[in-house]
Amino acid sequence: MATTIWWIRRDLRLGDNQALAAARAGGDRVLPVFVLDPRLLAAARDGRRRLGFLFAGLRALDADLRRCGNRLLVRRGDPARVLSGLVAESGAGAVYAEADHSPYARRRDARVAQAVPLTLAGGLTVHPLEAVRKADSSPYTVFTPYSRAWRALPFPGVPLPAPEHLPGPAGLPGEGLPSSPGHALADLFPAGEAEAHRRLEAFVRTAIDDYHDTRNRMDLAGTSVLSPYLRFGMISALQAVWAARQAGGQGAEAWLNELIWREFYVSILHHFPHVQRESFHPGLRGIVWREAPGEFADWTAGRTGYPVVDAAMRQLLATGWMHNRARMIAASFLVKDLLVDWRRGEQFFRQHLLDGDLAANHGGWQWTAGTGTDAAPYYRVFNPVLQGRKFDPQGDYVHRWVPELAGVPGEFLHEPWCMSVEQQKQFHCMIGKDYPAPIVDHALARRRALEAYRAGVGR
DNA sequence: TGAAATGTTGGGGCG
DNA sequence: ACGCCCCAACATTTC
Repeated sequence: MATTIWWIRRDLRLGDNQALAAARAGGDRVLPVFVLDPRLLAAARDGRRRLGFLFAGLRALDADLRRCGNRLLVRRGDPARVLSGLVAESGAGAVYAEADHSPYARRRDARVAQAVPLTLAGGLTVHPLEAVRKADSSPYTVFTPYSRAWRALPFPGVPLPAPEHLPGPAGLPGEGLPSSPGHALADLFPAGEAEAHRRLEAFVRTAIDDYHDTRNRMDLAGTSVLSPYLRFGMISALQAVWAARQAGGQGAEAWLNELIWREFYVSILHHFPHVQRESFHPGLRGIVWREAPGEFADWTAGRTGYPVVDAAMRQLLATGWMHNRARMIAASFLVKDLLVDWRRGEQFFRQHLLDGDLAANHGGWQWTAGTGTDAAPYYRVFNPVLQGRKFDPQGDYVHRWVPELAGVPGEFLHEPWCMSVEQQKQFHCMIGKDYPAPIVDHALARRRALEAYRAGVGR
């Protein structure tokens, strides 16, 4: 009777799990293990909310496993030591895990592979990273040709079904499942595979057809809000792509494109790990950023005086999630208007986002900062007023997150400082008292950013 | 997956 | 009737 170990990292699901499938093929008893790696726990001490979501996900996975006649074993410690100990205790012949491409994960897995027989399986992305590359086998650094090559690959097929029975070895001692100190959002983002599929189905049923037109509207529920679930593999990328393919149409194509962006950034971080520390383009490392401690604090707290930016940051603080358009607007404001190093914004986002992930977060921030692969050109500066008018036309998004502006009518909502003192009184919102005055003048800030970038590029 | 600056055009007010 | 100016409205270019 052979036992195999399924080492769970960011694939908290039973359905469409290639590592689990490989573990089942390798033995008739599967031991599901999650290792609480002190190095990751320490790094995540400021990302407590995401850690809480992960822990809630572990409890959900354990419940699912128990329905299959198994259970989740949690142990704390260095993964190589924990796993080699478990191999000895259980007599397991092999360890299977889903490949993870972040620099730390690769170092860790290389170490683990020296201690135990480790086999990595695909699944984090739809297509294996090595499958999407140029004719000369070098990686793509521009999204459009990458996505063309991605789409040209044969579809990998139907997502694997979840096992109904998953026999495990006789009980081994483990830790209790960790509780979720920071996960106060259990009702907003219930963790687990079942919830991920509920969301996917609801999105496909009600919003995917309009996605092409509504995905940028911050005031509408036009997006899938699946990112935290994809982040921890409570749903697989293939399951999402499969659903898009079944749905078909312009909206599904636009959503598929976003999923391809996700894989593009996984690939970029894999092939160019330096992007987690500095700009992709060496020529753009000379930009002189401002320290601006006070303005940075205003940005993090959502008191910049620009309603869309403040709504975005407050949504993040309140929910652990932010609409993608809002992410771009808030990021552009920090990097261009405040001229603060994108890495500080990236770190703040990653601390607070439930979906916070090295690859996607760095990709997005470097895109905004204009320093990345296939990035927005440096002179593209978002105007928060125009972005607000365009993507929150009735101001519902701002009203939801910035209650001080409740009485301010639509024409002033995205630029409340334009109200006369009379109007401020009339609408019960005194600028500088009830709601902050803008901490920078956008027109001036824009010119300052262009100058700093020109100097940094060395033109 | 921008926005501002600059250029062009054409209608209308007006001397 | 005509030229002149103003300035939307739109197009192009520049950052």
